Amino acid sequence: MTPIATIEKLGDYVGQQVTLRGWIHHKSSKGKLHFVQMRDGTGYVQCVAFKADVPDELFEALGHAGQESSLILTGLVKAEPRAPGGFEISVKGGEVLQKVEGFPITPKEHGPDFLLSQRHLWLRSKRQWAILRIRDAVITAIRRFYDERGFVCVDSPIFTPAACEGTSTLFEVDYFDDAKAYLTQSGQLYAEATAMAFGKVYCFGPTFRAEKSKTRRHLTEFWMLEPEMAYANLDDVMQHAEDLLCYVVKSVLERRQTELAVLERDLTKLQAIQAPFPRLTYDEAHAILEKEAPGQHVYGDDLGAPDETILSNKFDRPLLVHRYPYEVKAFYMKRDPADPTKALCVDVLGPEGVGEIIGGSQREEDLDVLLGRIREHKLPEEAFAWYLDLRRYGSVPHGGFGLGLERTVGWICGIEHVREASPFPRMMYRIYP
RNA sequence: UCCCCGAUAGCUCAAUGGUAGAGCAUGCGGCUGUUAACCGCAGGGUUGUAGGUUCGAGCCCUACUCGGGGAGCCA
Repeated sequence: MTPIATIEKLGDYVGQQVTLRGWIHHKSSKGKLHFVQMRDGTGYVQCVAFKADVPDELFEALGHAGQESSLILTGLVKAEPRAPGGFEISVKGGEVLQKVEGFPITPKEHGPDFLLSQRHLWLRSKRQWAILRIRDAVITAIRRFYDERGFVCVDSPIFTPAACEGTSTLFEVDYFDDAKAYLTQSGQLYAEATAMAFGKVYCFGPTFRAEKSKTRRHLTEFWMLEPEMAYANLDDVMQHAEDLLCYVVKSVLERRQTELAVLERDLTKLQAIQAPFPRLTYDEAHAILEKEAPGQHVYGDDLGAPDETILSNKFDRPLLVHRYPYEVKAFYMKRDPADPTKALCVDVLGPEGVGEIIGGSQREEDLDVLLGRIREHKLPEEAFAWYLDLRRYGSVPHGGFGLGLERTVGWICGIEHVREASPFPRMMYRIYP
C-alpha cells in the first residue's frame, strides 16, 4: 500500500513510492514525457511522466489535462537537483479526476481588477499561496506569543451599539425592531473592560471602517490584534510592541522560508528586526521632518503618510513615534503629566516605507478627566456609561495598542498592497467574490 | 470629498483620423529534461456606455459608468 504524502513532507519519503493528491499547477509536455508541476496546497513539486513508465490511458489523459485539472499520482520520490524544490516524482500511475480547459489565471501577467474579480481562483497561484501561508504563521505566532506570556484571549463584539470615535466611518446594520447596530471599528473599549477582569488580555478579530480610502494601505474589513494590559504605562506598551514584532518576524523566518523565497523577499531586511527599535518623540520627529522636507509638516498636526515615509526610511527596523499632541489624538488617551500638550501614545511605523502598523496608548484612568474628554469630543455620553464604569470601580493605569494584521503581513512579505494579505479583501468599490 | 491615470480578443497590450493586430491562453499535430519551453495549423472582436465633430472615429470633443494610483482619515 503506497502511503499518501503531502508535498511539504516529501523529504521523508526519498527512495519510496508515494501517492499525491492535488492539482496541475503548470504543465510542459515534450513528446514522450510530461512535466507536471503539481500542487496539493502544502507545496509544489515536479512530477515527470514518461510514456514508457505509465499506463497509456494516464499518459493520454495528462496530455489533455489543462492547468488546475485535479489528479492523483503515484510515483517514486527522488532527490533531483534539476527540479525546482529539490525533489521530483517519477510517475508510475494515477488518474486525472477532472480534466480542465481554460483556467482563467494563466502564468502570464494579469491586472489587479481581473485578479481581484477572480480571487477565489487567484488563491491557487504560488504567490498568493506564499502570502497567505505567511499570514497564517503571523497569526499563529501572535497567539503563541500571548499564550506564553499569560494573556487571555477575550474577544470583543462585532456588533456594537454606538461609535467609538465618530460615526462617519461606521457601517450601519439593521438590528431588530427598527434599531441600528454598527460593525465594530475597534475592540479596544471592550478590551479595556476585559483587562480589568483578566489582567492581561487581547482580542483578535475583524474590524470594519467605512473610510473612503483607496490606497494600498486600506481595506474596509481588516483584522486587528488589540492587547490591553492592566497596570501598564506607555513604556510598557512600547516595550510590548517591540517584543511582539521581534517574536513574530523571528517565527516567520523560522517557519516560512519556502514562502519567503517564493516572494523573493530580502531576508536581511527581516533579520534586521531586532530589539531595540528606534524611538522618537513627536517633537524629535518634527525636527527631522523640518530638516528633510522643510515646511511639509505643520507642528501640532498629526503625521501624514508622506511624513511617515520619510521617517521610517531613515531606519532599518520599526520606528516608534511617541507623545503626539494631545489635541489631535483620541479622547481615551492619557495626557502626559510631564508635558500637558502631549498624549501618552505611540505609533509604530514599519520600515521600508510601509507606514503605520501599530497605534497605541496609555489610557486615561481618571473618571472626571475622561468624562470631560467625552464631552469635549461631543460624543454621546449615554453610550459610554458602561465604559465610564471601568473608571468607577477599581480604576488602574492601563494601556494597549491595535496592530493591523494585513499591514503587518504585507510588510513581512514585502508586497505593495494590503489587499494581497487578505484571503478575500473588502475594499471601497469591491465586495465580490 | 478632492487630484492624476486608464478602459481594444479570455488575459496583457499594440494600432499617424483611412482594411482591428501580436504574445499568452484555448483546440489539433510534433518533439525524452521542460522551468512563463519550443515548432506548425486553427478558432476567437458590437474597441466600456450614450451622444457629438468628420467624407471617414479604436484614435478628436462632451457626459456617464467601471477600474487603478494618491491625498485626507486611519491599522
